[in-house]
Amino acid sequence: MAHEVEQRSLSRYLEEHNLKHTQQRDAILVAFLEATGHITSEEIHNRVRVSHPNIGYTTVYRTMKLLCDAGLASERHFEEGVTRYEIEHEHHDHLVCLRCGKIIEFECEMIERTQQEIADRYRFRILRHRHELYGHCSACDQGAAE
Amino acid sequence: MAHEVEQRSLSRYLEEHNLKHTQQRDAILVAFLEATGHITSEEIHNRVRVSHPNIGYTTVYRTMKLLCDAGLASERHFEEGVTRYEIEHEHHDHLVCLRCGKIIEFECEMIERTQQEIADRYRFRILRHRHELYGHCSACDQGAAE
DNA sequence: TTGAAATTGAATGTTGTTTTCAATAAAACA
DNA sequence: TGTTTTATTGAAAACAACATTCAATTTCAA
Repeated sequence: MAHEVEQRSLSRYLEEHNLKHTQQRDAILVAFLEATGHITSEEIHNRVRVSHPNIGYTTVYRTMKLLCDAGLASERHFEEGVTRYEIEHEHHDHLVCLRCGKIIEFECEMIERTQQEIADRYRFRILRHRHELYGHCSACDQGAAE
Repeated sequence: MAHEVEQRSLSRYLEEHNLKHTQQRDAILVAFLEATGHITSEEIHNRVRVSHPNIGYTTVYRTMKLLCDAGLASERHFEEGVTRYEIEHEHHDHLVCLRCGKIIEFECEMIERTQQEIADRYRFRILRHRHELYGHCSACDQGAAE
C-alpha cells in the first residue's frame, strides 16, 4: 500500500497514548486517505465497508476524531450540517460550489495579513479562522440561470 | 414603542404574502429587536415569555425564519451548533471570542476585493461568503494563559 | 358575523452525532 | 504459550437542535 507514512504516524500516536492498533483503525485511515477531497464519516463508512463489511458507524466517527487528534485529519464544517474531513495540511480556505458541492482550496497571504491588522485594531488575538466563499463553480455557472 | 419602522416593515411583508399579523409575531419581533447582538431562538423565547408566557418554542423558530425571509433578521452559524440571529444590516464579518462569546463585527473593502480576485481566478461566482476570526478578545486575553 | 384560510403549540419525527454497555480483541504479563 | 488487564468494538439508546404534524384557535375579508 501507499500509505506507510501515515500508518506509521498513526501507530506512533497510538503507542504514545497507550491506545491500541486495531484493524478497524488502519482500514479507516486507508479509506480516508484513498478518498481525496472533503469527505463525510458516512462516505468513509461506505468505502471502508467494501473491504471490512462489519465496521460500524460509531467506529468510523470515533476513529475520525482520533485521526484529527493524531494530526492526520482535520474537521471542516461547511453549510450543510455535516462534518467533513480533509487530510491535514498547511492552512488554507475554501471556495464551495452550492450546486455540485465541489470544494476548491485557496490561500492568500494578503488576506491573512489584512485580517491580522483588523484583529490588532481590536486587540483581539486570532487563534484560528474560517473564510469560505460560497457560489457557483465555472462548470455549474454555465449550466443554469435559475 | 421604538420599533414602528420594523413593525410596519413586517406588516407589509405579511400583507404582501397573504400571511396574518398575529400578536405572537409582533411580540417576537420586538423581543428580537430589543436584544442587541447575536441571539439564539432559545434566548428570544426566554425574553418573549416574560410578556407572553405561553408563546411556544416552535413559534419562535418559525417566526425567526419568517423575519429572515422578510429581510429583518439574518441567520448566522458560528462554531457551537446553534443558529444565532442578528438584525439585518449591510454586509460584514465577525470576530468571535472563544472565551466570553463576545462577537465583534468588521468589514474590509480590501479583503472583499481580494477574495473577488481569487474567485475570478477560478471562474467562480461568489454568491455569499463567511469570514470569521476566532480567538480571544482583549478582556479575555488579559485574564488567563491556559 | 361568519367562515375560509392561516397560525399556534404540544407532541412527535428527523438528522447528525455521542454515549452506554456487554462482548471482543490487543498488548502486557507470567 | 496461556492468562490477564485494558482498550476497543458495534448495536442500541440517548442526545441536541431543528422541523413537521395536526387538532384547536385566530385572523381577516366578505
